[in-house]
Amino acid sequence: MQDENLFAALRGEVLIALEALAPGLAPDVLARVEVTPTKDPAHGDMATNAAMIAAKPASKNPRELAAGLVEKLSTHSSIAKAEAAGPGFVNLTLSPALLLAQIPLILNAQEAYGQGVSKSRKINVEYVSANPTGPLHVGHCRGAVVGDSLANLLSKAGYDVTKEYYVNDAGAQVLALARSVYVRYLEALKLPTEAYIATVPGGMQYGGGYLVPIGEALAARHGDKFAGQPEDIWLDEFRTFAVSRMMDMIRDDLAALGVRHDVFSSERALVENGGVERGLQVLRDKGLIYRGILEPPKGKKPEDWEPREQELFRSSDFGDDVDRPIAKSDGSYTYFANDIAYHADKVGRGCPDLIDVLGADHGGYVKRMQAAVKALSGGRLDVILCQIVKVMKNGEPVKMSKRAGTFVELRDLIDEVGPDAVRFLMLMRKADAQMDFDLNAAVAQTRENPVFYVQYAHARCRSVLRAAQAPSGEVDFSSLTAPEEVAMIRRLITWPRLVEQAAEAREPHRVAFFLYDLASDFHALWNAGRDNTALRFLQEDKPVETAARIGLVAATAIVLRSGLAVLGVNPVEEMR
RNA sequence: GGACCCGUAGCUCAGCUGGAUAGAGCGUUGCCCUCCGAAGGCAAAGGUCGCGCGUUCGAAUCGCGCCGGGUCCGCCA
Repeated sequence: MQDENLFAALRGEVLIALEALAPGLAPDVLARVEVTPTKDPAHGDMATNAAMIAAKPASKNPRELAAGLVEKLSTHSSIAKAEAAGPGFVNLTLSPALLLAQIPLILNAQEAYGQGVSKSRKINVEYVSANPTGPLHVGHCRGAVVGDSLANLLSKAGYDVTKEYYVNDAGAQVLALARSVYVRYLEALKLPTEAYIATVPGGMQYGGGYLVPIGEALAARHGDKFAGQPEDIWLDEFRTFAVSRMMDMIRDDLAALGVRHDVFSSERALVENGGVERGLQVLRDKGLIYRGILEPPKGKKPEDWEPREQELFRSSDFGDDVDRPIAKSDGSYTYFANDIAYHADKVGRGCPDLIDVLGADHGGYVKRMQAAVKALSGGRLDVILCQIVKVMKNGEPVKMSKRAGTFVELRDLIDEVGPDAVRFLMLMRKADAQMDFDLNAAVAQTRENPVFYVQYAHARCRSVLRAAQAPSGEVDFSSLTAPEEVAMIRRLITWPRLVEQAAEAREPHRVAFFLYDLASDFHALWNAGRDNTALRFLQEDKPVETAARIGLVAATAIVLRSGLAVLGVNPVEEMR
């Protein structure tokens, strides 16, 4: 039984026993058989639902089947006790030797413990993808953290992961950016700007001070040669320069959060090298694009609505509610068309599985994109929608007002509470649930701050290990029998399974909760030693017991560290 | 009008893809530092899992219908 994931290993044993009792069960029945940790230690270490799942298809009584499983599994060397319980559960108590053997296994594997076997499967996680028109604001934060940690988690689970950022540098937004930069350019030259601004359709859209140095840089480089010139002389150059500077700024913001993408894909490059046509051609070849007229949205009645023939994608064939336009009335492509092409490009790079991490305001966009991917490749697109984050201080929502200058930019938040707290707390909720981000809790040095609590547990581990002498030779772990010690081991062996399950569900927040529970177990173990000196880790005259406990503490530190690594949170050595 | 997300202790939230007596923190009450980090731990109290039907051995979890909160709904990205 070499599998790091003991639950998977035991599940294998259960299936063998089940096959002997009820031969020839269908694969989809067997797939529902699971071996899970028990909630109550009185139920042993693990439980399986095998008898209840198999009872009906095998035409047997679940309790009888459970009794049969107990008989077979009891003979297994790694199982100390098996018993039937409740409606047909089989509870398993592992042999102490097997349980204790997990400690040296963790110590040898170090942070690789819990690493899933390579799935030889590429997966692409796209996240952040904020428009390159300014610094990141707090609204981008959750997606950045969730996407980055999810990518780490998938990598931990054995996928070949690409972290990707889609740069929307082709649309009207970046043209507006270029025009705003032009105003700053004129200002840098001490030239009047009112006359120019009056000619811009939307006016000065990006008035933030962050564009001032960009305008100055362009003035320094080009002097006044673009002043008073028509757009077609300078627009392209200004756009390219500004986008490049914006992306530098965004990369800096992300770096401050510990987020680093492998690939930055340019929408403009895709458009200019014909990628949009290539992507759409795939759909045209399948007869999925046609000219038609959409019904008006029911009940809403836009006042300027009029029936119009346009190019549509047959997304309703793939689960969407209605077909979606790919071209605007002026003939240019919609954002959706470009995005179809972009996803086609990702698929074409050899990624069968795609994940987009988006803000909740893109919710209405999910079905059509999933339909497009299905149509393009038959592949799977998971969309993680991150709901709104409300920043709270002293029980009051913090106003996100540019004029008031409070907490607009992501950088403000990081400066206030630090990157570790931002990352951990963003993962203390499911992505699809709205959350309150409590600034007071984020900086608290108490249990109510999960980051602190987990880092403190790690610091305590390190504190013990610093005080201890490294044991030499084989360590005998059989002295670890106290309830708190056993609970600790039971938690540790859950880690490989948690990685697998959280990755499968695409739910990085589960790692944060696991770490919190793990830290809680460790603090309880620590305090058991405070109440009962015989349970302290370091025992002067008992080298065997001491070595065993040091091993347990070291294993705990390893799992804490590898979990924190998935979240991108720093495992601190001490908390002075 | 329609689509998607959410509704669990007074508050903020978990609940391992349908399992056993629904959990944690904060808040309330009571305990534990001559001793490896008390920045911690232990215990008590607190629940019609929004409401109602249904599916089945079994539902907080799945389906349908309501109620409440959020996001969105052709030529923005």
